[in-house]
Amino acid sequence: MKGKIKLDETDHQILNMLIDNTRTPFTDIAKKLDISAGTVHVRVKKMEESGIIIGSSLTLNYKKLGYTFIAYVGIFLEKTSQTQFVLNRIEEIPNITVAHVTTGKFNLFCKIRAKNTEHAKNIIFLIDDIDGVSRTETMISMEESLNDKTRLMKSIFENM
Amino acid sequence: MKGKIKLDETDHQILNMLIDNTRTPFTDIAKKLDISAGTVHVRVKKMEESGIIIGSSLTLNYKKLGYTFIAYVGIFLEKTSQTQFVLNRIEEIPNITVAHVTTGKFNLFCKIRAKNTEHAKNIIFLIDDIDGVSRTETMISMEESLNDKTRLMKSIFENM
DNA sequence: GGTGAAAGCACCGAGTT
DNA sequence: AACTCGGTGCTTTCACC
Repeated sequence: MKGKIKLDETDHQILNMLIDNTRTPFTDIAKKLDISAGTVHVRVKKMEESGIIIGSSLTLNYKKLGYTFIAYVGIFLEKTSQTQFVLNRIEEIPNITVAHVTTGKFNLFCKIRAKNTEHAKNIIFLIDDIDGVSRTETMISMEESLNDKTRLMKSIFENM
Repeated sequence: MKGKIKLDETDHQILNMLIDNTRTPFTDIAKKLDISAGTVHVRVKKMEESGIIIGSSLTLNYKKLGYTFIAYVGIFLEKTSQTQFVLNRIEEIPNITVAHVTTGKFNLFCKIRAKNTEHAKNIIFLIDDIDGVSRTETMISMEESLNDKTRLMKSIFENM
C-alpha cells in the first residue's frame, strides 16, 4: 500500500494485453514490446506487490449457466444509521454481485443475478426482510451491453 | 453455441479454482482433484469451446490508478424507439463500464467510473447531449462493496 | 532497471487402456 | 473419457550490464 505508484507506457501496454487475456504468455508480450520476458515478469510482479493488480478472474457466460436474469435493486432505509448493518446482511446473499452506498434517491443500491423471475423475486424478498429496510425499487435489465475493460484502461492511461 | 451444456462436479471445482486465480497451474488443479493435468486441460478447452468460459481478465485497483469516482446514471428517453441509437452512443464513452436497457423508472441505466466529480460531470454532460435523451438522474456511490465471484459461482453450482 | 541464457515446469497432443 | 508420456515452449531466476 505504498502511496503513489508510477506506471510508464510499458506497464500500460502490459496491462492492456493482460486485461484482454490473463494468460497471454509473457514471451508474447515481450516480443511485442521489444523487451525481455524477464522484464515483463518483474514488472507484473511489481504491479502485483504494489496492489495495482488485485487478481485475475474468468469471464463466464452466465446465460449458459442458466442465469438469465439481471436486476438492480434500490433500497430505502428507515434510518441511515442502519446502512452498515444492512450492507453486511446484503453481502451474505451470493446472488448480489455488487452493492453500493449511494447518495440521491436510494440509500443502498445493488445488482442481482438470478435464474429467472421467480428466483429473483425470492432474492428481493430476502432484501425486503432485512431489519431496517423500509422498501425497495427494482429495475429489471432486459439487455446488458458488455463492458470492454480494455477501452476504459486505454482511456485511463491516455490521461495519466 | 450448442444449446445446453452439462457440467459435473469436477468442472465446477476447476472453474472455482480458475475464478480465484486464472493462472493457477493445471498441475495444481490436477493434484487437488486427483485427476491428471491432461484431463484438466481437456475439460477447460471444452468449456472454452462451448462458450461457458468467455475469457479472462485482470482485476485492477482503480483507486490506485486515480479513478476514485463511481456513479450510476439512469436515463430517460424521449421515445423508447431511440433505445438502440442511444445505447450505441453510450457504448462509445469509455468511462461507461456497463449499460443496461431496463424496465421500471428508467429506459437505460449505466455505471460510470471517473477520476473525480469534475470528470464525472463531463461524462454525464456527454450523456445528456445524446440525441433522444430527455434527462438523467445520477446516483453517486460513496462505497462499493466488492463482490466475491467465487461465492456466486458456488451458489450456482449448488443449485444445478 | 534491463538482458540473456539456463533450469525447472507447465502445456498439450498423440497414442493407449 | 481419462491416463501416461514426451516434445515444445513458457516462466522464473541469476549473474552481468
